[in-house]
Amino acid sequence: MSAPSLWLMKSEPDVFGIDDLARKKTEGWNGVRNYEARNFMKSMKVGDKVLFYHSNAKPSGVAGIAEVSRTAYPDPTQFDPKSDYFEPRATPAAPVWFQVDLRFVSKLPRLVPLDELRGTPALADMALFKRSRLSVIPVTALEWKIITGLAKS
DNA sequence: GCCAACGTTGGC
DNA sequence: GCCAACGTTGGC
Repeated sequence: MSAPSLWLMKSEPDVFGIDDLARKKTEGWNGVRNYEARNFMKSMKVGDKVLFYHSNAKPSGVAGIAEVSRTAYPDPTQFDPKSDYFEPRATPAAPVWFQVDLRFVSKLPRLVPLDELRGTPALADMALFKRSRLSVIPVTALEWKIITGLAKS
């Protein structure tokens, strides 16, 4: 089996933050409506590691660690006409949007804020900055090591 | 297939 | 709440 891949996934803590994941233990990551993010989720394997990022927060930054507990399956909200995430083009036989399940691993010793990530030269090439609006982003092993290291200092 | 208009994300 | 960035939609 290949090594787990590493990711960063964004969530607004006012809606669902790391403390919510800690309480619920696992969560279906529904509501992703971007093709590139969807394709990243489809490539995830059980055991892949995820940096849980708080967006639209005070401050925004990396708050914790999760792991993929279920590989991609159709996002049920796309079939629900009452949902904000309803997708009229989708049918159960031909779903458009997918989600994975994430399991809580840990909360970082401290939140690593965005401006600190920006201020770290070794992280200058992070996809997080180049693709600032993407909510599912691949992370390199070095980036992972640096960010989790910052959280311990 | 181009591109203007529009909608959404997310930092501030 | 504002607005820049940028992905998506739809007219042609």
